[in-house]
Amino acid sequence: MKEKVFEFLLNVPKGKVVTYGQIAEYTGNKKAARAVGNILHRNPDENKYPCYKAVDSKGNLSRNFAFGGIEMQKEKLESEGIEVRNYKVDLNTYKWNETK
DNA sequence: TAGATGACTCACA
DNA sequence: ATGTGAGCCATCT
Repeated sequence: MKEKVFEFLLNVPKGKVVTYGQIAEYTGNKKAARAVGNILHRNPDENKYPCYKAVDSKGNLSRNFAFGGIEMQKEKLESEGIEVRNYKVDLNTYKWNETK
């Protein structure tokens, strides 16, 4: 299951973000978003998996980011070319559709 | 091994 | 808008 999360994460193109629910849905359990968040929180390979691309349903950045705080996540997202407004991203624009 | 917690999300009052 | 309850999975204690 975690492997699916990581795979999904690696599949996320640069400049795009995904929601926990979306990842959970991909892994097979839409309601397992909690587990997804937990997996990313205890992210085994921070430098390998773009965990900062994971945002909540509202496009809000992670509530308790693991490294340096959400500010760092914001910076990273901006580095990807994503416009971050007050620790929030426009899902309508940046949320990635795997089928797309 | 079992119980509790958490980067979540949705629904209802 | 704010608060509570339910549902899943991985990790912690």
